[in-house]
Amino acid sequence: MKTSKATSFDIAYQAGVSQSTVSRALSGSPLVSLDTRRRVQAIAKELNYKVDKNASNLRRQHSVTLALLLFEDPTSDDSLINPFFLSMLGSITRACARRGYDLLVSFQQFSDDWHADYQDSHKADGLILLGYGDYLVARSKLQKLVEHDTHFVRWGAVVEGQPGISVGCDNVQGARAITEHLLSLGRRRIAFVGNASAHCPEFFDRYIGHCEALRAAGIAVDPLLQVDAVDSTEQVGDRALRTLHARGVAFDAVFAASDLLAIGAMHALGDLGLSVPGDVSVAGFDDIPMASFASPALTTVQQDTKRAGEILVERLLQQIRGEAARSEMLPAQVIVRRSCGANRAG
Amino acid sequence: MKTSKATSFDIAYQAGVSQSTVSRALSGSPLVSLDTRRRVQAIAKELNYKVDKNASNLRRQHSVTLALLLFEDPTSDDSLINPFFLSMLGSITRACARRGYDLLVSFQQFSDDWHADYQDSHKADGLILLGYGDYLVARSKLQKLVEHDTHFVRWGAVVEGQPGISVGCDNVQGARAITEHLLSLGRRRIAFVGNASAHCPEFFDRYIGHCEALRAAGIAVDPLLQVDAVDSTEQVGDRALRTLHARGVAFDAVFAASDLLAIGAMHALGDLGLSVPGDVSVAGFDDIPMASFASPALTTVQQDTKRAGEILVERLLQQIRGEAARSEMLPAQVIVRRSCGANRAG
DNA sequence: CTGAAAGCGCTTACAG
DNA sequence: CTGAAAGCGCTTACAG
Repeated sequence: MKTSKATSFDIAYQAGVSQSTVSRALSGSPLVSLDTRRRVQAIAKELNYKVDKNASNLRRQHSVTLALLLFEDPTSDDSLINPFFLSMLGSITRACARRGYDLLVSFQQFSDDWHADYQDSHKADGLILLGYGDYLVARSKLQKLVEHDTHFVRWGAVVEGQPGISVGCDNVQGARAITEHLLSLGRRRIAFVGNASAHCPEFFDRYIGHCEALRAAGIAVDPLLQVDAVDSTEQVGDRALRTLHARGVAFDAVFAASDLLAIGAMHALGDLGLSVPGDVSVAGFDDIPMASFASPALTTVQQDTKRAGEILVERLLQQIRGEAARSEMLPAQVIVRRSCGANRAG
Repeated sequence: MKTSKATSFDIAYQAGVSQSTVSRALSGSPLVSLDTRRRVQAIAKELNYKVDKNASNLRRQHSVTLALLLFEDPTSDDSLINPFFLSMLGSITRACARRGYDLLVSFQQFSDDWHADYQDSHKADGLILLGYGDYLVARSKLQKLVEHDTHFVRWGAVVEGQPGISVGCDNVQGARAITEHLLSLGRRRIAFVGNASAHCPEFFDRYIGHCEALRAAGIAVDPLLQVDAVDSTEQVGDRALRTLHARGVAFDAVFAASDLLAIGAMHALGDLGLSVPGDVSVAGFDDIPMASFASPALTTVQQDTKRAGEILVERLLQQIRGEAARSEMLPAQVIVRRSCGANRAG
């Protein structure tokens, strides 16, 4: 019974029509009579026929799939994925599914020679780039992508004049808002955990927003209150806080550039005998699922990953269709929980 | 300059050989002189040539990609993915990459008519099924997959006589071990949070292991200490614990069938004014990243997701190669942290 | 509305 | 070791 696999010729034969007609009937072409279409569809279903994607793609010269390239910090543990990117992955997968696109997922190291490979081999019609990493290093690769006419979108800081298009949240605004919140709680010595250099434009923007809020409140920015943290992990956050503590500067709040860093920082504070939020308020950025289950629950800046996934896919599809697409910044929202001392339920 | 896209004919022309030779040279066929191969490779590189996957796949009749189908509880929030499956996803992606396979990722609802679609359309050579859900419902679909000669592996309980092959952790052994740990700490009234029915064979197996350990210690199983929890989320765990508490039965420990449930249970215990581990020991299952950052850090049963991903992919590839593949159970390991009262560092 | 035919870009017997 | 040729299973002008 189970012969190899039905082709459009098999169903054409059974339906008593030509193979072209089968193809048209199944692809929803209007050039087919309703009667023929129904007959063809019935037989196709009975034979469990599925259009061969490889043949179809080859002929149409596109693949109806998008590739998601996840860049991870090479230093991070092999099994770890940043929970924030994971939820982006979920949202992107869904956005693709809604549009009938398949999603190829691949982990990349920033050092790899990944540019254009997917599109040139017709595995995917376009690329979605996700992940932290040294922006200055990545930039030249992005440039190459543009030169090769590769369709791509990138999640990250929206920086002036960068190659290709990016979608990211408004880091400056989000950071400003959370620092204002800390300020409104009476905090004055607010430490910032996260790199503040052009290598990490997202963290840098958060630092800028933070400083803006301070200055607007008439508070001078103290460089001693900024601690570098390249990687976004609990371990790094923990260590950063110990570095800060070792400096001997006074601080009554910590704004960490990511939730993972913030959770690590809370951990260190506990070890150091400081209570959160009694002695020190702590705020993060991202609103990963873990944030609400940290102890105390973490006040943070929420990035709308659901919306982000939608827009990333939409912008990429625009490019694929040959339309003009532009970078876009999404608003971020402060989520108040217990870790800063306020009590409005999260 | 930027003409459309180089084909093997373009590079054949430049190299002064036939297109067949180009194909052979690039695919590593031994039927090509070293000299020719080098010349072809150089030109291919210069032209940024990539073999067209669609053409290649069509011809070879396979796609060198695997599809990962993620099933989620339809009740769960749209943006949520169980962190345990997320880490499986990471491990599977890497296992595929190591073998040169691409990975198509797709979310499915259990209600969807997903069987065989990917393989029949030649999008993928085989399927990896991941996710909880009603096993009894899924079973008939698995049966269909088998009938359609679809290659697939499934992560989950390894149950006797099930259709297809499965890879899962030894839930009975893991549960037995963690209950023994609780017992060794002097706990006697240990509640179990999680469904105990054939609909959820993984949770059921954990319940069985739990009961085995109790009986071995001469303790009768009290049905009042088991609380249903179908979904694996913090919310459900929280609610389950309140249900348990409302029953008015005494308990000095909680073994939750997943970390998410356990974290939710700890949350509820806190609200109820019970201290962990002072009044109640709490243990989970999975060892998701969040477990070590819960407060107190969660004692749990670790599933080796890295190994699991490897084996899942390997078993699937065996089937694709036409070799016999069999189900397999991986050992689970107790990770002791603070939530049960013991102090051996985790 | 339908059919015959070309062709998408490869891989792989087949013949040398 | 190399080339000419067939063919993978579709889609889509082209002609009716």
